[in-house]
Amino acid sequence: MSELERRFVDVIVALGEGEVVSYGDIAEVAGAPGRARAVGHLLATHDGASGVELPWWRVVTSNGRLVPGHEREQRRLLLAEGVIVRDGRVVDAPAGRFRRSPARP
DNA sequence: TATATGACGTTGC
DNA sequence: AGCAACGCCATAT
Repeated sequence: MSELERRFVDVIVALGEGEVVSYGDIAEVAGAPGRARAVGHLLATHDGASGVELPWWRVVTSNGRLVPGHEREQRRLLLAEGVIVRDGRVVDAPAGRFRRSPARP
């Protein structure tokens, strides 16, 4: 696992309940802005065999879209944490990038 | 080496 | 709103 991937993992495991962020946010916080795709690749290939379990369901696309192919599961997990999901999209979350009352463009 | 593909993102039309 | 064009990283073939 590369150093960059380790930093991604650090950021992801630090996510708390109801904290929903995007791939780009993770890359940016990890100090690698623009590397959102690498984050996606990491989550897609990470099987947990290394011992670290990642809260993948707290990661969505930049516009709040749920992960294609895992929408059912992700929606269930997010709702259990108080995140409002409507029509396959995060519209409101207790914390993170899609939190309740931040900047409202 | 080169091309294609995928849990992505931004910009512009 | 929908779509195409790039840009991006990591694997697969």
